[in-house]
Amino acid sequence: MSESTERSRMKIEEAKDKVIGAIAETMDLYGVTPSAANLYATMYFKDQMTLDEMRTELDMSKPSMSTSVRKLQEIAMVKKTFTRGSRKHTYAAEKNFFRSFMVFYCQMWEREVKMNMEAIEEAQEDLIDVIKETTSTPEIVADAKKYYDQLEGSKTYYRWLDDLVASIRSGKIFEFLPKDQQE
Amino acid sequence: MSESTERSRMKIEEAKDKVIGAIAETMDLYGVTPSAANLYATMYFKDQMTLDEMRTELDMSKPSMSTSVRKLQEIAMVKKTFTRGSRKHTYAAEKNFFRSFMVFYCQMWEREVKMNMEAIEEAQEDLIDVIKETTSTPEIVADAKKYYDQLEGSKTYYRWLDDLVASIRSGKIFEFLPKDQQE
DNA sequence: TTAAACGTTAAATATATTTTTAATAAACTT
DNA sequence: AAGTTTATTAAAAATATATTTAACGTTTAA
Repeated sequence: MSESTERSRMKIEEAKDKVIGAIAETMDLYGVTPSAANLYATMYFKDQMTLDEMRTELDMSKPSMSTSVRKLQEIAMVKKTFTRGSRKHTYAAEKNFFRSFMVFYCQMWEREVKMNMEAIEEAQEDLIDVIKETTSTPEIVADAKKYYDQLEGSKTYYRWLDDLVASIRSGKIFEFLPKDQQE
Repeated sequence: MSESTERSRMKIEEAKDKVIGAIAETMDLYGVTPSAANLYATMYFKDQMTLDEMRTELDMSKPSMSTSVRKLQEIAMVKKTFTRGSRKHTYAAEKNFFRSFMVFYCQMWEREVKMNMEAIEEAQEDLIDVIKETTSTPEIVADAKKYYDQLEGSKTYYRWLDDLVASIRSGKIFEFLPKDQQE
């Protein structure tokens, strides 16, 4: 291999590494560990990888790769791929960022809406009990009402978040915000 | 204080605690520690609090409250409030979830776009150099082109994310997804 | 049916993060 | 200006998380 060929290969690697670094650095947003982030970013430039290739590339243990892959699978940033012939499992990074965005945020936001809405409903029932209770003092009733109204107001947000999820899932949001808008 | 008054007060506290628990539990999404999450959720039902009130309420040290408050201020979920007369600093939770949503996600997404776009631009320049290099073998050129195109494609996503941020910041998104839509 | 290859689980180690106690600095009162 | 209150920083301790080595179970090939 000639000098300049070698130099070109290195320059390509450098170019990839710049992007790998940036992706990995911003992936804390997705709640993954730095090594899972690194792994995803590395896989982003590969067709598919086995656990052994990952451990060689990142110089880490196989169980570590195994857990990172699983975490990435949970948020759908990595998918298992079928490779006939090979006994080794192969995995591929999800390269469509729109899909990653959709899966991750919809999953998280739905969880947030569900948990909080359920808690709010229960809390509001309790507060209504207190308000209806004939022996309650005016002070207590006023207090209960105050919190009831605060919670009622917050539901507007959770309903909106739910609508946002729906419009992302259905793709309707792209009618409002097209994917291919020009710079 | 009568028996039933006491019971009502407790029931109100219980109601609040249900919501506090739910909010705190889903706040890992915002990248804060469990205790910062707990603090925010507690403050959500208070007008304002001093560091000493926080430490009493959560039974933790004052420096711990201090750091949690700062973290929450960074993502605009807590604001310093001015209270004349008192030497103690007072803080209030941002109770408008729409505002919290906007500040947090826009901040994060903008960082993601900026970092990655910059890395992509640099990487693409490198790849163009390799492609133009007359001594490059066809294989190398093909490789460089492949990565160049992959990066070019990903820019569509980052531009979209930037548009999303802009439409949230400007409030235009609420024309598409109104806040007060009925269930 | 045995041995090798592969992935996962379990236990131990290492590392990072959170929390506290102690010390310092800043702001206010008298 | 001295003394007190308050918040922050620094160092230490405690806790939680990530990583590795070792062991296990399963599959496949010989």
